[in-house]
Amino acid sequence: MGRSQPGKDGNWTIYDIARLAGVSAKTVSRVVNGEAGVGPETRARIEKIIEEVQYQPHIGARSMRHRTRDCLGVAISLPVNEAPVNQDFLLWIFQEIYRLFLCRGYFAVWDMNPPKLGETLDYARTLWQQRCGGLAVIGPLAINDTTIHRVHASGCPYITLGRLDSLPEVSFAAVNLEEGAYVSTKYLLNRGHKNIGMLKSFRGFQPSVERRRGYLRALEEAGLPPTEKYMRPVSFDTRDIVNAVHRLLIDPAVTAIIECSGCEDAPAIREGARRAGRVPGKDFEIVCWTYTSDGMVMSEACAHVWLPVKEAAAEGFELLAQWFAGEREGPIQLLYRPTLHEIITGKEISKPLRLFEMLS
Amino acid sequence: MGRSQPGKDGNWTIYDIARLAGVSAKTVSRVVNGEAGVGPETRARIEKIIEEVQYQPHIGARSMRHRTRDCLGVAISLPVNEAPVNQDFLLWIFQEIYRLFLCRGYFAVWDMNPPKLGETLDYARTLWQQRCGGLAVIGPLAINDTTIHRVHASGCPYITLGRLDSLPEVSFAAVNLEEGAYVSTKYLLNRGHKNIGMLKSFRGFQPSVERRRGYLRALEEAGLPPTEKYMRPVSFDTRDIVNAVHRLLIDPAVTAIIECSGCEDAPAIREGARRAGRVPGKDFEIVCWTYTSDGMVMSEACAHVWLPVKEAAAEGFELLAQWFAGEREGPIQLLYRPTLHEIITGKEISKPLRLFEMLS
DNA sequence: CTGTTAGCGCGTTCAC
DNA sequence: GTGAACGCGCTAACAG
Repeated sequence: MGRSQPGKDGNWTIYDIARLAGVSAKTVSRVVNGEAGVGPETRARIEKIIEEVQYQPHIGARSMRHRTRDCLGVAISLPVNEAPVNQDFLLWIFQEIYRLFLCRGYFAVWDMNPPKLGETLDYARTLWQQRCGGLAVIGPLAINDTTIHRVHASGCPYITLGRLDSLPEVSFAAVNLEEGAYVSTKYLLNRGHKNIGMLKSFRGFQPSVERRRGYLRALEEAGLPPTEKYMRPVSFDTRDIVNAVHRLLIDPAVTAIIECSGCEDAPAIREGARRAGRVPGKDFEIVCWTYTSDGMVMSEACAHVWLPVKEAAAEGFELLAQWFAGEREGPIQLLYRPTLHEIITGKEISKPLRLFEMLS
Repeated sequence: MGRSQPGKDGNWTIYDIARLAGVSAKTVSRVVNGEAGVGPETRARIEKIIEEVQYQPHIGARSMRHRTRDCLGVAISLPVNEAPVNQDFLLWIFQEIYRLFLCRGYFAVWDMNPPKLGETLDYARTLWQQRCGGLAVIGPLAINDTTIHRVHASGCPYITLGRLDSLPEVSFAAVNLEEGAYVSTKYLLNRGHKNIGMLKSFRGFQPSVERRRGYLRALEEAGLPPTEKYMRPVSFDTRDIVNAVHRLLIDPAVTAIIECSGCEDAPAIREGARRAGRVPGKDFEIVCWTYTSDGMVMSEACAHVWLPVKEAAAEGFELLAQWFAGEREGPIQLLYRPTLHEIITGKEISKPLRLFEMLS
């Protein structure tokens, strides 16, 4: 051990190894990077020393010569306490990152607290600071997002979990929410409903735009006027959902609701209906969006629309891993389609906890 | 917008900003780092440009001048597919890291695939490579661990979730497992048992040593010979637990079992007992270790020993955050005590999934 | 208040 | 097959 002393901060440099081996730094560099041009016995001697002192190259110095390619950045596109990210989804993301990147010896840097920069958030600091050579962006993109434009322009491998109108070339793996809203609305129109309420969350974000678009398209096709007033913006707060449902159903004209808030909060819907004196499945009908293929958010719903968000993301991450490894090019453009099920077997799933709710 | 072009790789450097502002690089550096010595209007001008081009300093270049202090490394002390890390625990760890580090604007690099280096594993690559300025080590330490010695010697803030005989000064937040084994054994001795089985997992790791020590101490105090044969090493595999219980109980002399495998796998215990033709609570007695204060692993147990592992870790992470922020010194030495409960109310908890079991 | 110089640890270029 | 010199982007020490 310690055949000499490493640098003052306790870390060995390539020069320390070179000195110990009686060669130049460049030769050590060649060995470390598995390059040719080193005699076998010299190589063996150097490798032995590296092993002995457990030398590891300084990533900072390396990253000054070329972009780091062994670390993926994981970022969230908005502050977590505003994010519709639930515990299960985040753990699931972690699994995917683990399976596709960490397991393969890559590192992953997380940045979950993007600073506000004027109107938008800079969630790609890990990239700008060259901590990583690729980025996975979790969460919905803001309509006026500019960060993703810069990420895209950087040419590095990246993926988002949603499209963005202002950047059609964006790399994404997502579900067609416009179609989800369209089939939901059309289904209810076909059942004779004329005034259909919608719980529309993600205000200011792309998902909100897509829901609106699908809803209006279905109405238009049916020759009905666009009734924006039945699209109620909601937050992820339970009380907000209760109020929104209450307000919608207090209007006797409203005979159906599309629950696409992303909250999967059946009790809140029921409470809102109760306050309005309405009975789901009797007084009015509900179409519920769900994110698991075998789960049911609400047993009273007349139909469920399954959004294969995880399935899209899983394939997206897979492709990102390939892109990251240089086995394919980007961008990734993966659009899964939602499916409407009239009958769902299995038990009702309970409302997932959002990430910030875990915090004491 | 591009008032000039950034470097060829699309990233702005401090020199680009300096050129645009008509000042020297050092002045820009002062502004970026909030140092004094820059005139207010010069500072404003520079800040404006930085904002415009969204300049971010190159972390690699920075880390060559001084140790990175804005990123925590999170490492696992053994390959995840061998790790007794369950889903809930890992998500919980993530929460803590989120709450104490990510929320405060720090980054976190994960390394979950430490390479084997001879006998031991090098789980601190993120540290050696200067990706981070502190380390949280998840998982049990191997008896012959040398990596943690180097981490300790580096002087950086770090924490482990267990002690290590070979390094008494180690920074840790853990539960006294020796005491857990001692009180478990003593309790059963007091109830008249003479031959007490123990499911001892983590072979080759420190927790195993501590369990053994407490077990033997209790026997010794009671004037009984050390019966190592009743301490059965088990893995985290259900079949292994079943077999171990079976083998123990097939011996009629064995009238009690301490379930401290860490598996929380009641069905496996029951199956093992069934195969041996024994009935828990009737033929023999069980003391079960548990990791939640309000949960019960097995209703047939005559006592539960609660190991406040999370509670210890939570306080440990808190102190790590302080150490990381320079608000206190290390090492952290936090030893929580287990508690034996004869009566537990509440429902039985189900066996947690281990991390690798999530993977498809 | 501001600029110059040097050097952090590494990889690249080119010479030996 | 090997090494010397340079420069990556940044900051500490020192000038002015």
